[in-house]
Amino acid sequence: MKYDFAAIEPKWQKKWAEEKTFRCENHSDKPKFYALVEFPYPSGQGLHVGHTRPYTAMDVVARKRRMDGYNVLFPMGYDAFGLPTENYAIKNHIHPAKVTHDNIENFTRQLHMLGYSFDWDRVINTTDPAYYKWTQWIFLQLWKHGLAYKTTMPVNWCTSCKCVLANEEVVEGVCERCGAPVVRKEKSQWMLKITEYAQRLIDDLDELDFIERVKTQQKNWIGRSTGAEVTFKATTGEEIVVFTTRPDTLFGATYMVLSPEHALVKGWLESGLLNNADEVKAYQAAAASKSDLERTELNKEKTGVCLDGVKGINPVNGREIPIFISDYVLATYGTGAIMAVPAHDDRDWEFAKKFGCEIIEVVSGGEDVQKAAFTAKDETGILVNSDFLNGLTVKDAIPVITKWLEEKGIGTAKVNYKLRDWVFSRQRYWGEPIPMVYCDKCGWQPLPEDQLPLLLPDVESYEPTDDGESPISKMTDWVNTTCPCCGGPARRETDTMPQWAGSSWYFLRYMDPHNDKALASEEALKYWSPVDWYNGGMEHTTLHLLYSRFWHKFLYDIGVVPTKEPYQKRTSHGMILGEGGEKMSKSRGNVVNPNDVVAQYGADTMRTYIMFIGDFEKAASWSDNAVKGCKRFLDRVWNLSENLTDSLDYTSANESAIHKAIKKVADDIEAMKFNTAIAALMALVNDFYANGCSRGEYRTLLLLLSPFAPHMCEELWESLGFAADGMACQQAWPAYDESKTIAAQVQMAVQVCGKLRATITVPMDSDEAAVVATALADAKVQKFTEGKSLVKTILVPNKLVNLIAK
RNA sequence: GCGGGUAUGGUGGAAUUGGCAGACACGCAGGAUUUAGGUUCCUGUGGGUUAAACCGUGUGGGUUCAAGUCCCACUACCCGCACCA
Repeated sequence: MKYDFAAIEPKWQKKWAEEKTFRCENHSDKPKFYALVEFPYPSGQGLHVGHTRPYTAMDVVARKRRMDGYNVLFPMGYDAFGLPTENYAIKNHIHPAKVTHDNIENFTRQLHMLGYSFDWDRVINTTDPAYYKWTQWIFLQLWKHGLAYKTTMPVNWCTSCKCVLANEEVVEGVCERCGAPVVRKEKSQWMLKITEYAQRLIDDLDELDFIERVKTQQKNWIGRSTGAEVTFKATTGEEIVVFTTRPDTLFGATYMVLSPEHALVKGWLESGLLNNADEVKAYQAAAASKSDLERTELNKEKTGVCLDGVKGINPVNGREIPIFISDYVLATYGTGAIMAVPAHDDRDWEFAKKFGCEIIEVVSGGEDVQKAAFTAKDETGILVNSDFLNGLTVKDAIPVITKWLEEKGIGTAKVNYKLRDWVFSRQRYWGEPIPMVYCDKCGWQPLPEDQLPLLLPDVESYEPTDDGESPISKMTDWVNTTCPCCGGPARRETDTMPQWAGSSWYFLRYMDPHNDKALASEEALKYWSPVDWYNGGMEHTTLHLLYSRFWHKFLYDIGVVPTKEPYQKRTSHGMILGEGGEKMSKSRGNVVNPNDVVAQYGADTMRTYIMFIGDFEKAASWSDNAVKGCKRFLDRVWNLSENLTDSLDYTSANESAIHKAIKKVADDIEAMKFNTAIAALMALVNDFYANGCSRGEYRTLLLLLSPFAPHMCEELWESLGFAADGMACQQAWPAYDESKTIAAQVQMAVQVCGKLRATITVPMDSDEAAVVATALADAKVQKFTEGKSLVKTILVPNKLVNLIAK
C-alpha cells in the first residue's frame, strides 16, 4: 500500500479532535508540565512557515513529555487586538471583529492541518470580552496600587499609525510595526511604572533557566548604571542636579550641559536674564522638530548653545563654569543635566573641542588628554589635580568622593536605569478600552469592578485621526457617563490599551480559561505555575517577555499568582529564510506557504523537515529539495513496514543501534537538537534496510518517530495491530538499556606519531597491551613503525591509540 | 562605540570532557528495475593521486603525543543596544 498522507492526516486529526486526545485536567497523579508557545496574531496572511518552527518544536517536546508520563498543558490562543487588523478593516470596510473572526477560523484550520497536539478546550482570544474583562481588571489593580498614572510628556508618535508608541516599539528611530518615522509629541498618556520593577527584573533573572542571550538583552535594555547625583549651583541661585557615573572626575568638570527641554532653561528664558534668548529658543525649536532617527544618527556632529548670562558653580572647587544646552543630553535620562568632564569622556571631549571648552586632566595614566579623552575606569588611572583625591585609583576614589558629597549634603549615591515607564495608551480603535472615567470634580476614577468588562463600542468610523484622538472619542453616547465617585457628569477614557496588554498575562488564562469569577482559580494557578518551558522569538525579548514578567511580578505582589516569575525556562528559535538565504517577503516572491507544502508532501513531511532544517537556534534557509529528502525518509519508513519479520524482539544485528537511538532521540529532543534526533532516526532506518527489521524493532521506531510524524506513525501503529492499548501518542517512551548501547566489538583509530594510519577492530574495553599488539600487527601500521622503536603509547579507551615511534 | 554570536565539502549541516573532521541529508556521477520519464533499490562522492604520500574546519602564530575544539593576535559577516552621562 502506498503512503497516502492526504487520506491519513485528516483521519487522525479528526480522531484527535473528536476524542479530545490532548485535553488535560487541572489535577493528576502525574507530574505537571506546562509547555508554551507564543500565540499568533491572526493576520490575514494566515499561518506563516515562521510559525511552524517553534510550534512544531514544542509540539514534539509536548508529545514526548506525555510519553514520559507527564500531565502536559500545551495550549493555543489568539492575540487579536492590534493595528494590522484595524488597518485591514479600514481599507476593506469590514468590521475588525469580523476580520478577526475570519482570520482565527483560518488559523485554527491551519493549526489542525499541521497536527499540533493543543488542548483545544482551552483556546483563548484576547478580543473576547470574557477575556479582556480580566485585562481591564489587572489595569485597575495597577491603578489602585499606584502603578498606573496619566501624565503629559514627550512621547514617540508614529506618523503613519497616528498613534503613540512605547520605547520598546521604536526600532532605530522608526515604528517597529510599519517602519514609518517616529517623532516626539507632547501628549497626555497613561503610563505603567515598570521602572519600579527594574532592579527585580534584573535580579530575578539569576534564578531562571533562560538562554543567555535573552538574559543579557534584557539586562542591557534595563540598563542599570551606578553613580551619584551631584547638586551644582547656578550663579542665579538655582540648584542644578546632575547624574554622573564618574563622581571621581568632579574636579575636571569644566562646563555643564542641560537638555534643551530642561525646566531651568524655560525659567531663565521667561525671567529674561539670558542675553542670547533668541538663539536658545531657536535651538530648542530645532531639537523639538527632529525625529528620533535624526537625533540618534551615527557620527552626528555635536551641536549646542552656550547660555549667556548664567554660569554653574562646581561644588568641589567653587569654580564658575559655562552652561550649554545640547541635544546630546537627553531629557528623559537621569536628571536631564550633566557635568561635562572632557578629559575623561569621549562625548564631552568632542563637544569641548568644538566649543573651545577647557580640558583639565584629573586622571593620569592615559595619553595626552588634549588629543583624546582617557576613559579607563579600572586601576590604571591615578587621580591628579583633585585635591584630597590625588593619588587614589579611580576605583578607590569613587567611594571617597561619594562619601564626601553625602557629608557635605551636595550629592548622593544613585542608581539609574535606561528603562522608562511603559506608555500604555494608544489612539486607536481595536484594543481594550481603558476602564477609567474622568470627572472635573473627582479627577480620574476607576470603573467599579462589577462594571467590567467595559465593552468596546461599535463606531461608524475607526479611522485614526490626525489630531491624535482615538476614533472612540467621537462616540459621545459612550464617552459621556457619570462619575463613579460623585455621580456627576464625567467622560470615559477614549484611548485603548496597546497590543501588548492581552499577551502580558495570557499564559495564566490557559490554566483556567472559562473562569468568570477570577482571571484563573487559585488552585489552577497553583497547580500549573510557572510555565515550565516557553519558546518564542528573540524579537519579543524586550517587549512581550519583559512586559509580562513585570505584570506577573505585580500580580505576585498583590497575591494573585503564586510565583515570582512566570516562565522557568525560555528558549528561542532562529528565523526561517527564503531559498536564497534572504528574508521571506512578498516583494521578493520567496514566501513559502505551509498550505502548499502540506498539500504537496503532507504535514508529517513539513514537520519533519522544519525540525531537520538545521540548528534550532540559528536562522535557516528553506530548501524545496531538502523537503523532498524528508518525504523520501518517511516513504522509506512506510515501505519498510511491508517487509517485517514476525519477531517482537530486537535482533542482535540491530539491538545496540536501537538502544542508542532511544537514548539519542530523547536527549536531543530535550536539548532542542531536533536535527540530529532525526538524523539518528534516518541512520536507524538505514540500518534496518541493511539488516532487516522485526515487528518489535519497527514498533520502537514508530514510537521514536511519532512526535515528529504523528499521523503516519498512528496509521502504521494501528494497521500493524499495535493499537490494542491505545494510540502511539499514548504509549510510554521506549526504555533503553545503557549496557546494550555498547557493542561487543569496537573500531579504534590507530595513530602513529599523531597521524591516523589504520583502523582496527578489537573487543570492547580491551586493555592497552592488547590494543597495541593488535595495532602493531596491522600491515598499514607496520609500514610506519618499521625500523623504529616504540617510545610511548597513548590510549583513549575504545576510541584511539597513538603510537609514538622513533 | 558597547554587548552577543557565527565562519567546517558543490549545498544545508554533524562532531559532551581536546581523541578517526565531514554523521545525516541535498546535489552530482555510475549501476539495477522501468517501453520512457518519474519512483524505488544499490554503489561512489573534501582536494589530490593509477595508488600512495601529502593537503584540508575564515587568516597568522602558539600549547599538545593529538586542536574544528584550548591560548594569543587578526579578518569578514550577522544580531541586539546605541550621545544612557
